[in-house]
Amino acid sequence: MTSLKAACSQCNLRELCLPYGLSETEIAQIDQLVGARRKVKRGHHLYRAGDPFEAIYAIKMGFFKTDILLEDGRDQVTGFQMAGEILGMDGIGTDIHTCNSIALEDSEICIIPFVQLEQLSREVQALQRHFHQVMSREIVRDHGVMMLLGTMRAEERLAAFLLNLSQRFTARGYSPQEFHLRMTREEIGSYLGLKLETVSRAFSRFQDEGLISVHQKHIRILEAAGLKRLLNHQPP
Amino acid sequence: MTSLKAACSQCNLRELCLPYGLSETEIAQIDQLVGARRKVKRGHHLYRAGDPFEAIYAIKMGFFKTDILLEDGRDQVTGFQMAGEILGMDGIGTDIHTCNSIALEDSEICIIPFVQLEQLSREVQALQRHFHQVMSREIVRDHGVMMLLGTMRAEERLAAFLLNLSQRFTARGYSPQEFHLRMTREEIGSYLGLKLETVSRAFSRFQDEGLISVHQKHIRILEAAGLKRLLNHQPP
DNA sequence: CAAGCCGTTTGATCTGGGTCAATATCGACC
DNA sequence: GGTCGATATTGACCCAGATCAAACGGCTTG
Repeated sequence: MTSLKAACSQCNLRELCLPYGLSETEIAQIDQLVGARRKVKRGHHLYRAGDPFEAIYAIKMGFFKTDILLEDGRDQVTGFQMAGEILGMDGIGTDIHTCNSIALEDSEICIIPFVQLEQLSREVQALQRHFHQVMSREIVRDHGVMMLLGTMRAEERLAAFLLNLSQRFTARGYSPQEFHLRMTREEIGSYLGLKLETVSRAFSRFQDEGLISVHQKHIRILEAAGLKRLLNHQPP
Repeated sequence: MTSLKAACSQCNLRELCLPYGLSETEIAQIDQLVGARRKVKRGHHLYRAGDPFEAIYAIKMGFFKTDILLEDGRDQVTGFQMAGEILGMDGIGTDIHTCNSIALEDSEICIIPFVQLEQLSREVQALQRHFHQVMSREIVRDHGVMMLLGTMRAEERLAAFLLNLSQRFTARGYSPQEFHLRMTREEIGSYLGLKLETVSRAFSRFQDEGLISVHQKHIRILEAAGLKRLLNHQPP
C-alpha cells in the first residue's frame, strides 16, 4: 500500500469529485482532510462487507465494482464506479460496510476519514451541501437500477447500461463512442439481473443490427440513437 | 391542508425518527426546526417528480409509496414508507424531486425544511450523524431491493417483502403476525418486479402451504420460519 | 510455441412468470 | 339495498430468458 499525500487542489477530477463547487480556500481545507492515497491492485478489495467503516473513498484513477454476497452463495453486483466517484457510503448507517468493493483494474483512491469529513462539513457549508448531494444522487441512481431491474427487458437493460457508461466516460474526457469494458459479461449480467449468456447474445444482436461493434471487451457505439430508441419503447 | 405545530419532544416516534439519539435539549432545538404538520389524504401526492425540493418529511402517521413514472408509461414503485420514516431525500441531489410520493391511507407528516436541517446539523453533531445514517440506510435498503430484483425468484421476493413488513410493524409496536396491507397486489408487484397475477398466485400458494392466511388485504403470518426458509434456499 | 485456462460466443431445450381471459369479491355511492 | 367500478383470484397458454452444452479466442506460463 503506497501512501502519497493527496491534493484535491492539484487534482483534475475536482470538478467531478467531492470538492465540486468549493472555493480555492475551501479546497485548501479539504487538502488537509483527505488523508492519503492508496493503490488497489486489480482484483483486490478496497473493503469488504463486515469491515468497520472509517472512511469514504474517492477514486483517483481506475475502476471498481461493489457487490453483495448472500449466505447461499448468490451475489449481485450493485454498481460500477469510476474516477471521481465516491465509494463507501454504505457503511455510514451501521458503522460497518455492507458490501464489497473490488478493483477491476489497478486503481488509486483517496482516503477521506469520515469523522473528519463530518467535522469539516460542519464548518464549510458548501462541502456539507455537496456531500448531501452526492449521497442523494446515489439514492437516485439506485432507484434507476431498480427501475431497470423491475421493468426492462434484457436488451433495454443492456442499452441503458452502455449509454450510461458512455455518458460517464464522456464526462471524464474520453470518447463517447469507444471504450473498453473493465468487467466481464458475468459481472454485467449480475448487475443487470441477467445471465452472462443473455448479455453476450444481446451484444451480438446489437452488433448484427449495426448499433455497436463488439470485440471482446472493446466496444464502439455506432448508433447511439438506436440504443436510445430501445429505451423509450414499450415492451410488446 | 391543516398545519399544527409539530413537537418531536412529545412524539412517541422520536426513537424511530430523525431525533433518534439526541438529548432532551437537542430535541428541543429540533422542535424549532420542524415546521408544521400536514395531512395528506389517501391517494393524494405529498410531492411529485419535478417539484422543487425544499424539505424532507417525517411520517407522523399513515403509509406512503414512492414511485417513478417513465415517459413510455411504465412505472415502478420504489418503496413503501411508514410512520417514523423519512421521505424526500431523492430531491437533495438536484433540488428537484425525482419520484412521486403518494399516501396509501390518510396520513400526517412533519415538514422539515432542508435548509434549516442543514443549518442545525452544522451545530448539533448528533443530528448530523444521524441524518447521515438515515441517508446511508436508504442506500443500503435500495441495495437490498436490487438484490431481490436481480437474484430472487417470485416466491422469495414475496417472502422477503412480508418478513420486512412484519419486522417494521413490530418495531412500531404492532403485531408481527397480523397486519393489513395498505397497497394493492399491483403495487406489491410493481415493487417486486412481478405482475399482480404472480403476486396473487404466490399468496395463494403460501396459504395452501400453511405459511400464511390471506383474506384480501388482511395477512396473518402462521409460520415465519417457513418464509425465512424460502429466502436462504438457492433456486434449483 | 504448446498447453491450459478464462472468458466469450453460439446452439438446443426448458420453464417461471407473463399474458389474456373469465369470474369472484369488496366497498363506495346513490 | 342494489349497482358499479376497482381489486383479487384462478385457469390456459405462451415466450423471453435461463439452463445445459459445446466450441472458440485470447491470455498467460512453462
